[in-house]
Amino acid sequence: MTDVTVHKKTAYHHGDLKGELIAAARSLIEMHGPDGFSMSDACRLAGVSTAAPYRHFSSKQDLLAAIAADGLKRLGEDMETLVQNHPRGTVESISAIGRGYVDFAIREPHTFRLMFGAMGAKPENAQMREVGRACYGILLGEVAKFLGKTEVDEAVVGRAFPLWTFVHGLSFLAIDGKLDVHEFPVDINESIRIATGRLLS
Amino acid sequence: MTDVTVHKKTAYHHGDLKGELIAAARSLIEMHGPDGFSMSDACRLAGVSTAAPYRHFSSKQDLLAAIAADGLKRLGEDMETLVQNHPRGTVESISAIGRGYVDFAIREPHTFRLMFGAMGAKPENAQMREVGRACYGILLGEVAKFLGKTEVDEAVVGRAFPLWTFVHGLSFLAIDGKLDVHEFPVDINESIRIATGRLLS
DNA sequence: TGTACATCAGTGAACGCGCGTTCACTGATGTAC
DNA sequence: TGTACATCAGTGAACGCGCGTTCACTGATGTAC
Repeated sequence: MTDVTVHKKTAYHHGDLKGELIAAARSLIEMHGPDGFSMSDACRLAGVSTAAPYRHFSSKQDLLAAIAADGLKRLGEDMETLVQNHPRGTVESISAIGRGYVDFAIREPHTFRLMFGAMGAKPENAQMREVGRACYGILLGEVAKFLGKTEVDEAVVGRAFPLWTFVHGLSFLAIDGKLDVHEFPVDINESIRIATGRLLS
Repeated sequence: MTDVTVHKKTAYHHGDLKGELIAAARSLIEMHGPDGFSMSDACRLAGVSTAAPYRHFSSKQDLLAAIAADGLKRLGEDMETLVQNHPRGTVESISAIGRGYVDFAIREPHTFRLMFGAMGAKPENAQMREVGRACYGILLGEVAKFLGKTEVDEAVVGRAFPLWTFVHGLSFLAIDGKLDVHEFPVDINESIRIATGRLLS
């Protein structure tokens, strides 16, 4: 959100206006929420005319979907990196994935909401689905290893899905400010560690 | 969503325009999503002029907050009823609360999102906070009974919060269509039952 | 019971605004020969 | 290497639209006496 470089208006043709518009729109969304963002705003921030985006995106919805897909891709990269920093197929590596997930949500709450259905009733597009499944695949693979399996079967999904469910819920509660609803506030790391252990047991 | 009675224009003064506007707006939100709803639409559906709502709500945001608070209140009522249909302080009663929670989300997905932070970056208001805490209180009380405690202490919160987290995540995944991402689809009831058992163990 | 009047809860017209998108255009780039 | 030309990726002005909200107003209701 903070690494958006304002476009240097040196050339008529941009190097990567598409990527720049995604970054600009993402930054605006994180600042003002998905509703406080307009096509015009993104153009202003990227330093192009209001018609320019339509060379790269068919509509505002299309740009939003691109932001969501981009977010899912980056989330997958985070998870991949984290997994490789731990012994594979262990409670530690699986907890690390979960922490990465929640960290992403906290770092980019509005993009996170966009990645998961906050785009109105619109169905996700093919690219979102694909890159989303890749994320889930990382968790599935790790749980399979934990269970000593070489492929993802029903037992693996049965263990992995509740873990996803848990960190998904924790992400939303965290970005919605529900971690300290009670006088005993919740510690994210501890919560993930304990729940991962119990749900895998 | 289906029980919205269109206003019978018999009297200049309504009996309960406030409630009727909430119902109308809720119905529109469930049909078109939180963004596909306008003040004008709600007025049209309720059969009043576009200025009428401002006798009861200070702004659109205010109406949205009222819808959210109303949803939280109804969720609390659902949970209260469910709890009383089971032996108190048991895995069954606690699972039932969870099922009620997810059922509500599936029945009114957009209202559910509104209840939990989909209103832009706006902080929840006092009424939402109060009625939201009442919901959580039902779960806390039930978990306290399960643990044989007479009051809610840190151990109770430590057990209850993960349960909330889980059903919260399951709710979002359900309304976002992630229950059958893999070839082994998720059974909601079974998922809640198993996870509740593991998280309480 | 009848009347005067304050208050409540609507009306309907109007407002300024910024939005998403389209249009005909033009400058920059890449390629064939 | 130079030139012709197709294509790409922008511009800038304009559009129609519906939005949230305000305004002066008026009809209905409740109450005091």
